[in-house]
Amino acid sequence: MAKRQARFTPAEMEDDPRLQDQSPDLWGEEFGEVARGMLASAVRCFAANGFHATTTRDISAGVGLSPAALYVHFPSKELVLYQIMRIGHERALANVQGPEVEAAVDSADRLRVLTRRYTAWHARHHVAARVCQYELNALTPEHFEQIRELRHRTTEVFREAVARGVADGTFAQTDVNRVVRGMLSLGIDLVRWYRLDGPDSPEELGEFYADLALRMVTRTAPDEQSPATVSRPRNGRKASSSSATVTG
Amino acid sequence: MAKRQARFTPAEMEDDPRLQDQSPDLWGEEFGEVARGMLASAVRCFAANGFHATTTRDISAGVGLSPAALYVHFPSKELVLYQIMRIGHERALANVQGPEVEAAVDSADRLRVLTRRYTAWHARHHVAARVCQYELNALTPEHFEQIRELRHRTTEVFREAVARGVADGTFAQTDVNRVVRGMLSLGIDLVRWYRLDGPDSPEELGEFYADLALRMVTRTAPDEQSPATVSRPRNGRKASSSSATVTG
DNA sequence: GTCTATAATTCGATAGAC
DNA sequence: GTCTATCGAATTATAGAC
Repeated sequence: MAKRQARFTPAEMEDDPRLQDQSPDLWGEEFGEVARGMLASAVRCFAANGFHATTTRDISAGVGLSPAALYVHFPSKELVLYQIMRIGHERALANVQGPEVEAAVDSADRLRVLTRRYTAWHARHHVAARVCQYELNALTPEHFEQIRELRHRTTEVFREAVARGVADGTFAQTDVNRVVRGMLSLGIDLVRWYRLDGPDSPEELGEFYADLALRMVTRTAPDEQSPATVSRPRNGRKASSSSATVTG
Repeated sequence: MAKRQARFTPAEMEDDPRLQDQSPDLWGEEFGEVARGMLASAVRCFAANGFHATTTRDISAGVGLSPAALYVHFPSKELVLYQIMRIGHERALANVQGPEVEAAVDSADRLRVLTRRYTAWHARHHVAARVCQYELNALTPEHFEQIRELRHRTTEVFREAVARGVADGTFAQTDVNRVVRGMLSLGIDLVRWYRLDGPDSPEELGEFYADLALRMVTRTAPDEQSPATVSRPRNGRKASSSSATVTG
């Protein structure tokens, strides 16, 4: 028996409030109307049950078409996932670039804007973002490498912002790589639990996490703070400046 | 064609440094030697390729046995996952309880110890912990609910520690639920990127993240800090004290 | 308890009509 | 571009010998 135990049927997914996000048309003009519907359906399916537990029948049923219809618009199920991943990561990267970010010249302002935008984007698009975070190793190695590059560029935006604040004295001395990991983790992990009908709007959560990010790097008056909270050089193994990650 | 595109074969997984953790025998005396080997093999497979992309052949091949041997020790593939999940979450909960934690009576010390232990545990057991975080919705609804309860109790340990520090004036006024979410996200998200052969030992990372957690709730001198980093009451929608999560 | 062999099912993808 | 029908492969789990 190769039974499939998908927990959500297409019908159940339709109105589940946990699967609502603000990505009605994240897919731009790049695809036709039917293909966009397929992508939207696939995002819901992948987010609810995972890539491998989703069948091509599930995806096409979500737009009211037969299983074969999918292959008119995409050559394979993996390529449907890849397009979701590519567009999601491209949009997330563009969201922490551009004039709204560049306008913040003060180091603290820059980090605040970055974290606010990064967090709010992941919250607004949390269903698509969840697929982007959870299904990376369902990609082919070639596609995985392309997505990794987009993720690396996003990380670099944060790394530069923090490093500049440390260099100009706005932020405390700290391990830049470690603290950037922590900031990104806030935005990445929210796709696991966030829901639009919960208590936090994307903007409110973005503001709150921006506060946390700034607190992570804020200079503190030495005797206002208990010793261990003051950043200090680490001993033990080598510094983490050359660390590489599994997923970029 | 129902082709399987697993990125890691059993042979490749054997020596991959990214799949090494300190869980040689996380499974206690509860299982026999062969069953423990099956669990260890399954953890590697699930972590590398995901539950649905792992076959029962992969798991049993990891201990040098035939596919049918698995069913002598476990009634189904899902129950292998459930045992991993149950033991992992039980151990993670026990790790933030017990005398070592109770010994820290000062609110700041308590939060520091909690975060250090939570982080270090996830780092030490990052391969098993990755399965625990990423494969939750491959469980049956009944098993999922049991794991959710264990996760809820772990969250409560943090919530109580933060709430007590706020109440006794050690920590700043803040949204307890939101800030606890942020702290847990640090420990949870590290299973995505952590590797034992990287620059951070579990203990070092635990210490660093404990610093970050304390900074999240530290009282700040009002004029040492830029305004937005000072915690303030939120407007907009209702407070998040009754928020529920998808995964607990 | 482990094996070989296979049953029962389901999947991704294609063929060919319209 | 969409459909029905189906192929070939691969899966979970079981049967029965040893």
